[in-house]
Amino acid sequence: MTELDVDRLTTVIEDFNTIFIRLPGVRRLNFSALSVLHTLDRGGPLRLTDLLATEQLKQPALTSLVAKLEQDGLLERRADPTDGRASLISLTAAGAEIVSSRHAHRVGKLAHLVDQLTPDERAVLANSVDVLHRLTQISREETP
Amino acid sequence: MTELDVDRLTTVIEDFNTIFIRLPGVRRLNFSALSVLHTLDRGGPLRLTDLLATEQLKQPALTSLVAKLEQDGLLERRADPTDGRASLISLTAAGAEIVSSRHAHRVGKLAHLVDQLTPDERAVLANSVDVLHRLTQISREETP
DNA sequence: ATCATATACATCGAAATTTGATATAGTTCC
DNA sequence: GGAACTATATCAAATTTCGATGTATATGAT
Repeated sequence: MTELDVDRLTTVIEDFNTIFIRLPGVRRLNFSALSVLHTLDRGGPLRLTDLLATEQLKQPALTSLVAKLEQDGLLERRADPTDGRASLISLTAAGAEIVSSRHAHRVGKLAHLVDQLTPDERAVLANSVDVLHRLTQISREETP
Repeated sequence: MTELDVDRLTTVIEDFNTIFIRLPGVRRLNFSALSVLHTLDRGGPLRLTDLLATEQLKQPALTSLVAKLEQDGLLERRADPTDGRASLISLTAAGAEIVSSRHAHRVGKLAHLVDQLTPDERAVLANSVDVLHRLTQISREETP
């Protein structure tokens, strides 16, 4: 049984990400904006503070980014019924469309690469999907 | 044999990356700067134009970013002996240190998560490393 | 050789983004 | 009801990025 080399795994993922992440820009949205849209797409409605935990931004920067994305019609804010101070932020259909179109772009790119693998290699990849998913879950359980 | 679902693989990697990429900031370096350092760390000395191909920036923005990183002592430029117009950009020891410290941070984080997997799951991951590496190579061969 | 054209990079000013400090409004607990 | 805390907003300054354009070097056709 092969021993797992975490250092090499890390390097390989870092390099893989240079082709996975860098997509042509969409609609003048920078990395911060896209990250916010992605987080909202995954997490349902979130308060500003919860978004803040995930994003690499200070609160005032996030406030103005959210305001801008709201103006662009990509997300919407409504009052939090439980807490008068807070607002709940969620994607609009247009916002979700951007996330899913970027996802589709990646799927296309990846499908093209995967096509060039041997059936055995594809099977190895298929097996790793659930493990990768587990890793993400474990990490989330630790940082709730 | 399991069939590979590329759509799901894409989603899983996207989500995994939310924990893999987002690290606490270093030395006021933003995403663009870190990406440049990473690319240089991998690719040896590069001309500005070659860097441009990898990074999501326009040339004037990259010129000023490189100038700033040079001032910070993280990279250095020397004249290209083959081409009087160009300069060759490479990391200094300090620049390489930043890349490797971020790498070490990721290794630590990942090692901690991997520890919580079963031996079988670790083996699956170990097998996938070479396949993931192949995917990256295939992509690079297509976009030289 | 010479001139036209292409390439590599720099410079400049404007627009957009992010930050730190601070303000405001709502909530909780005693 | 008031102190302490939390969620978000505002504002000016610093940083980043961009589009347009300039300068120097290289290349290719004549």
